[in-house]
Amino acid sequence: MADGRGTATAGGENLLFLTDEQLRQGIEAMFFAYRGFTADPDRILSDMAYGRAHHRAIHFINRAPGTTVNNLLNILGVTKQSLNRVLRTLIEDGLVESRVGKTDKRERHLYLTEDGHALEGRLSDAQRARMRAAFRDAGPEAVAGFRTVLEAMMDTEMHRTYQRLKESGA
Amino acid sequence: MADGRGTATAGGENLLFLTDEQLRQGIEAMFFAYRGFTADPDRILSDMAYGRAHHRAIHFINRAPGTTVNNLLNILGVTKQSLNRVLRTLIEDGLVESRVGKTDKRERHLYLTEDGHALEGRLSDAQRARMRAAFRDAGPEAVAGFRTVLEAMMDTEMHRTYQRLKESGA
DNA sequence: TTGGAATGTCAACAAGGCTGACTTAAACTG
DNA sequence: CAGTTTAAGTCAGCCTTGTTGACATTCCAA
Repeated sequence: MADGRGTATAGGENLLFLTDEQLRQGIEAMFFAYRGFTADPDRILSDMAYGRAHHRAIHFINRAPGTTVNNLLNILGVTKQSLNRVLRTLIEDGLVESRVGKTDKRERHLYLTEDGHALEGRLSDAQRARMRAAFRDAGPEAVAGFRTVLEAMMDTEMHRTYQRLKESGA
Repeated sequence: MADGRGTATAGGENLLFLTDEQLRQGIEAMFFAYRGFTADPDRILSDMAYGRAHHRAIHFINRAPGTTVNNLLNILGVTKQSLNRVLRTLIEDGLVESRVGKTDKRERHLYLTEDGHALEGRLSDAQRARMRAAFRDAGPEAVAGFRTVLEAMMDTEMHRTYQRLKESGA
């Protein structure tokens, strides 16, 4: 049953790629690829007292400078207590700066310091290098397909929050 | 600079998709998509005393029944202490069965019990449903591209171990 | 102006990674 | 056959990163 071939639909549309086995292979591809995707930054971070959570925070602060803690919470999808711990160490270590909001003093706006940018660059370079290699190997058509599927797979809620932020923040 | 358009290469090959900004967008797409990818099983598991680690173990035991502990370690890329903790609870709860090897009695071969298959089905159904929806929305061409890019991004070492196992085990 | 909502912080706990040291049993090898 | 290697499991302890609960500060609207 796991190896069934499926059949073409009434409309003549080819749905062979929705076979149970094809879907399972997609799931496994996602698992192994995500491994590869995070491997390089993880290696860099393991030498310091940081982990993947710090990487994510640094990445999105770089992408949306001046964003608030609450915004970051929505993007990352973790509790504020969890994010706060990561943020606190980054601020203590001088990689992130937290400025009290001008109009609303409850808010804290987040920025990378010079050191923060330096680390962001190291992590980003490693990850982009692998992404670039994968994209080059696969070719433009495959990359377009890759993007299309990933977008259909996303948690749309969270992603939309991020899009909104980038537009308003930039 | 982050918004540069890039240029076609000397050979006329279109490398616009290797722009720094394109790569960053690919990285973020991967992050948000992986979130969506794990969201449904995570929700199911959070009601029990299990987590993502249990899901991974159950998934691969189902895919390669009779696999040994050592094989599973190589596929999952964790330490045996970490896997053992997960495996122990699954065996105690009667979801996984561990049989002493016939030719090599040092080995333990792992199988899902009836209950194990039941849980595997629930988790798998949820994850496949989302994957199916994404694949259907994106279409066959996009799915092919998706697979191509993911394969280029994988940790080839770990994936090759898995492929070898599936071939020999089946 | 006062009470509720929003924002961020502190404390404590759990899951699931990790290393290191060790035991048991079985298989291999000189 | 003796000694070594390999597979699996265990115990102890650590780290990161998720969780909930309690709390302080600030804003805003009734």
